[in-house]
Amino acid sequence: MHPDRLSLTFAALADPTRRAILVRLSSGARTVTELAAPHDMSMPAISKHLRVLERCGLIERSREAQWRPCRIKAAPIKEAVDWMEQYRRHWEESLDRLEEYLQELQKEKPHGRRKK
Amino acid sequence: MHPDRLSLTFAALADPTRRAILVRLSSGARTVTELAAPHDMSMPAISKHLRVLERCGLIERSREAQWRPCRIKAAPIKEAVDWMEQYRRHWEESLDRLEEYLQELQKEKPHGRRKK
DNA sequence: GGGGCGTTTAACCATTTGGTTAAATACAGA
DNA sequence: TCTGTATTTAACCAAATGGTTAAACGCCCC
Repeated sequence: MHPDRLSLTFAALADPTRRAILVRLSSGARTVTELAAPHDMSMPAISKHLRVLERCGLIERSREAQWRPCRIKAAPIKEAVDWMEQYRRHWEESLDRLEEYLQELQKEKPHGRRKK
Repeated sequence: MHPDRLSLTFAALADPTRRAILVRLSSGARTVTELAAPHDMSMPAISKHLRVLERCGLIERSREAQWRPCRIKAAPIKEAVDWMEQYRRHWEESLDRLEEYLQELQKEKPHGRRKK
């Protein structure tokens, strides 16, 4: 189970069908049938994907007669990008941290059965 | 099954334990034992998480004596951020696309059992 | 009020995921 | 070679995921 929204968002983005739906929605709101059309998949399957996207706040659904148009919401994406950018700089810096680390290990080794 | 790396990357990021590991690695390479320490979880569980991170290229492991130090790799993160940024602008713009869309639906409705 | 369209729910299924414990592997050092 | 430490593999399990088909629900329109 993923309790936090960040986990839910990344999980939602991990499926190509759901990403395709988001891309489609980036050009405006769409009905479920319209979203389903490009995918070789049953309607209930699409409905489930939409529920996953809704659960983490990536889309919102409203009612208009017999249609349930979906539109995208940017907030969770922003949170995800923010999380990544927060560490990205460190990650890109740490290209050669391995070498440093190996040297550290070497220094510790020279015979020390040291705890922890 | 997720064939593409983007899906694998998002799936890897969807777990809090794995994100914590990445954060830890952002300050430099670490051994498996060191990475496991903060988590109330068995060693094999950590080993599996590391395999998930390795599968999508978020980390690399090497050998140094009996240790298998891990270091982070930025490339998959960059791909993920790039994917999100590519559409982020559209998403943030489409705040009120719902209204437009409802008007479109209205225009189509006025009795047309139209096939599509 | 009945027919038909759009959408969701229910029930089911196979696979994947995230964890466990116990055993195996790899290596260092005495 | 034996012992201890670091790590992975194997086997297992419960729960979540991603799909299916069949039935139900909601709403327009005649």
